[in-house]
Amino acid sequence: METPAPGLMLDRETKASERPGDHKDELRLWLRMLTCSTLIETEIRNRLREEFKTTLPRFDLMAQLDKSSTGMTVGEVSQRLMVSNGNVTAVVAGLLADGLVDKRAATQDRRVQVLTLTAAGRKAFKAMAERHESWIAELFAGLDQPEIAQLFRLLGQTKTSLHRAIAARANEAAQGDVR
Amino acid sequence: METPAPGLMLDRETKASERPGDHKDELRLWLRMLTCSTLIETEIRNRLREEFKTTLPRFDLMAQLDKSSTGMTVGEVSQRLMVSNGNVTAVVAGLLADGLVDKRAATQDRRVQVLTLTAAGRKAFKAMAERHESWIAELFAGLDQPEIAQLFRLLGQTKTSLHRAIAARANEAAQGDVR
DNA sequence: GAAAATTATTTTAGGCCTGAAATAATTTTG
DNA sequence: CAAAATTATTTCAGGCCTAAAATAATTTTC
Repeated sequence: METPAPGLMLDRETKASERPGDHKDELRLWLRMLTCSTLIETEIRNRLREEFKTTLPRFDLMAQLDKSSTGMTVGEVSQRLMVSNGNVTAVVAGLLADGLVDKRAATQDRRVQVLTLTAAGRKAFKAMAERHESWIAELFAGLDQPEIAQLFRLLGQTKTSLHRAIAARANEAAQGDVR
Repeated sequence: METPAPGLMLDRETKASERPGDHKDELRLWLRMLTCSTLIETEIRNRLREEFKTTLPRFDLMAQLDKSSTGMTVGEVSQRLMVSNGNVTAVVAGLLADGLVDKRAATQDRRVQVLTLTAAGRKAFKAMAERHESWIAELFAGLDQPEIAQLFRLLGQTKTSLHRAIAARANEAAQGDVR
């Protein structure tokens, strides 16, 4: 793998593999992805506050419970939402106070707290979810169906790449602990 | 635009345009993008904490200041980072306490606070930025160069779409205020 | 079967973040 | 030029979020 002198390098030869240590493309990609996510999140937060006087963490938590008919434990919810257990406990406290969620210890294993939406919670979520879906569609209106499919596919590959890299790092750390 | 009876609909005819009110594809796209962003953010936060005992908001703020030789105002930083002014004030307070950032009122307009990295701040940032870039490259290692370029392009279109939809909404609200 | 280890959740201390109100400085306007 | 409006920043109250420690219940192990 040779690195030609800068002056002689043709544009189409300027590949990452030929510029050891340079990863500006990946960095720009990440910053652009972060911009998109932040724009969407901020807009959805604003609309949830304006139209429903609620917050995104509450909406996200209710969305998880809505998908499960039998209820979910605190741990399951925290895994799905990729937040800490303590955070779930805190957000649930607010939803309990508003009567939107029910929490009860499981009968077999009393360590486990099972969370379910109340009737009021299901009703409130249904109304929000419908609006939420249309907001998202509005935000992505500038992409046609093939572009959406292609972006979805590339983000799928990204997700796989991330899981692999993160797991590799975790393994290294675990090895380090033993030595 | 007709909607065929469900039983007769061929798979390749199941387009969003033929299912009025259905925007599940956009929703799935958004959730996948959010998963990717969250995975990257969480991993970068962990590594910044472990290797540099610092946080992502501090790193991001220092990155903005590092790009500007003449310094930036609180308002400029808050716009670039897409966070509130008050948040910049608070994060800067920590960086000031650590001697990484300098803050002084502009001579002409004493409302304006100009922020710059100190020598120690520039040095600390340089070390972190180098590691940060390689972490990002590691995380995206599963994508080849054309995939990165294509994803970058599609996210560019997404960004445009988002700006347009958000501006449209803001205009509606402004119209509503006048009436 | 009791001590030890594991598992699920909550609590705690502390940082991030926001919108709205307050403060302070500048610019505009009558 | 002084009052009013605007602009930049800070303060404040409150919610989100985390890691680490504490608590509580269950399972494993000897």
